[in-house]
Amino acid sequence: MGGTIEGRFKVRRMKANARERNRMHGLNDALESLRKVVPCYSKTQKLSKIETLRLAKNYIWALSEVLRSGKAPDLMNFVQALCKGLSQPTTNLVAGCLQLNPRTFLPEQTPDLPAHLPPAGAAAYPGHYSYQSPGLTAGLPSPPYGTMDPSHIFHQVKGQPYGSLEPFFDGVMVSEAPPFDPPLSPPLSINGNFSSSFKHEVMAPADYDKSFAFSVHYGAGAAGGHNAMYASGGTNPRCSEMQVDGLMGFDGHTHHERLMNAQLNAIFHES
DNA sequence: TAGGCCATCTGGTCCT
DNA sequence: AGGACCAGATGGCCTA
Repeated sequence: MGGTIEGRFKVRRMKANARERNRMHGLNDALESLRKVVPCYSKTQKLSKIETLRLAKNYIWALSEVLRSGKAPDLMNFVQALCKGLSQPTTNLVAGCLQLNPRTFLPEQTPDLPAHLPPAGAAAYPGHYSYQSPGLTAGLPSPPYGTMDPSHIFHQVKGQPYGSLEPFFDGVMVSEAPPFDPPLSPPLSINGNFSSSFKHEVMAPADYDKSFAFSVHYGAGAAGGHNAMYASGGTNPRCSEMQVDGLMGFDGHTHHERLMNAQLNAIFHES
């Protein structure tokens, strides 16, 4: 009874396959949950599994470092920590989440700079222990993973007039970037208060090819902040929409969004 | 077309 | 014995 040995083996194998499928689906569901809570989440531009894990690790590390130091982080250092070891598209995605130009927080590679020098951001928090992404250590895959070489970060920029925008402070540029998908991930809240309704936006890497500049959506409350995103001026037409003092009031942002902008602003500028 | 990413199948190992 | 877990193999899809 029960059929032939071969038949029973087939049934057993099919059951095992089904279980394995379900198991992998569960694993993927968990990974999807993780995608939604790391800084960048876009329905259209999904992080790969490995990039999700890397970004999550960096995020945890960065938040831990904030807690450990008890200080508000510098935005650029924070983003650098987030992007360590990530591939170029993911780095661009993270930058897009923060409306940053990746070029502004990645190391410039000048001809004078020896290639073996540690990447900028390897000691994102001076005075603290320096962090090395696994991708930057031996035994792990080399590029595109595990390198922050700006040459590969930006090699997708195809002959755009990028340099002309760069003088717009040294941190953030504004842009006329196309609309993003509203991400569902929580904002980069480094004080432990996740603002679930905060709206930040993701630019698909494909869009970065068209324009490597990001609109500034985070508030401009603190005067005299060292971060470029809080100043106005520059050559970009969107600059005229920015306000140095008080909450930013452009693009029809809601009161709630402005409050959130102020919160983020406070996070990055309290000292 | 090559390379990256993914889902699925499969056999091995360990645990209950 | 059966299930969970793991890693290798394979083929499909997509993009540069």
